Amino acid sequence: MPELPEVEIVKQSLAKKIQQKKIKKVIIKNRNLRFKIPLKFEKILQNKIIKKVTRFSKYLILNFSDGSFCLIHLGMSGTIHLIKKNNFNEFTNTSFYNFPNLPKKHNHIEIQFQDLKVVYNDPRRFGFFKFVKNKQELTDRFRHLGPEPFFKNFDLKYLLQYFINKKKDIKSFLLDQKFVSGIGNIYASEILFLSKIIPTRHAMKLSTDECKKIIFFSKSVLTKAIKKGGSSIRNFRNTSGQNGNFQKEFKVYQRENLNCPSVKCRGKIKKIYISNRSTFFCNTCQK
DNA sequence: AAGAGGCCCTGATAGC
DNA sequence: TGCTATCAGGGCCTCT
Repeated sequence: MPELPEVEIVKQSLAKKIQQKKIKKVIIKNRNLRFKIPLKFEKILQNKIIKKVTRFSKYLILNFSDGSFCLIHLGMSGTIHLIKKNNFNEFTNTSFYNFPNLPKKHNHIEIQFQDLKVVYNDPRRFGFFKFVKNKQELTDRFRHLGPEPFFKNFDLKYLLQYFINKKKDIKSFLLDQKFVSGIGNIYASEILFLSKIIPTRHAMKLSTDECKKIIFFSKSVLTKAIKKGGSSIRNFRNTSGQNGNFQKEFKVYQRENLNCPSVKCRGKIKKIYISNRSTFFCNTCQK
C-alpha cells in the first residue's frame, strides 16, 4: 500500500479522529515487527495526549503534547484501522483506509482511546512503531533522508549536482530515499513514463530538460494520487470504506503488454526488473 | 564512496 | 486437490 500519497491519506483520516485525544491503553499482540517493540512501550504511551498527527516521507508521526513522538512506518503491508465503540461500550467495526473490515489475522498493535481504538495490521511485519523522546532525536532519525518531491530544495540545481558521476540508473535513484524521499515502486515507473525517460538510463546522462521533467512529474503524480485518495491495488478492494482511485490512472504500472497510453505512440508496455523491483515502461516513447 | 545484492516475512497466484 | 515457485507498494545491511 504505502508510498507517500497513501501515507498522507492515512494521516489525514487519522488526524481527524485522534487529535487532542488521550491514549487510554496500548496492547501489543506481536512485538516482532521490523524492529522489536520494547516491553516498556505500552507504559510510555499510556496517558499521552496526541497533539497532532503529521507525516514525513512515508512515515506517520504522532506528536504528543509533552514534546515526544511515536514514529509509524507501514512497510509493505501495514494498514491502520479505526474501530469505534458502540452505545454498549463495545468496540465495533469499522471504517478506514483500505479495508472495510478488520482482518482476522496480524492485528499486532491496538491503541485505545475513550471512544475508539486504532488497530495496526501488518502480515509481512516490515513496518514498525518507534517511540522518539524529543525533536532532536526525530531530526536525527530522518537525517539520512532526502527532500520530499514537494520541497523547495528538490530543484534543478539539486538534481544536476546529485547526478554528477552517478552511473546508477534513474529508476533506482527515484527509489533511493537518500536522494528523494516518499516515492516508491509504483510512482517511480509512472514518473519516468510521464517524463519520457527510460528507467535504465544512467542518472549522469540526463539532460537539464529531463531533470526538470522529473521534478515536475514527481510533484504532479504524487499530488494527483493524494487527490484521488491514493492507490488501492491487488486484493485491497473495498466496498464501503474509503478506498483510493489512483490505480485507475496508472499509465504503465502493472500494464505489461498493453498498448502505450500516449496518443501518438504505438509502443507496448514492457516489464523488466531493476534491483529486483518490477519496472514498467513504454519501449517506444521513453528514451 | 558508489553500487549490487541479500534479507526480513506472509499471502496470493500461477503452473504443474 | 495439492504441491512448489514466484512475486508483492520498503528499507536496512553487508560485501566488493
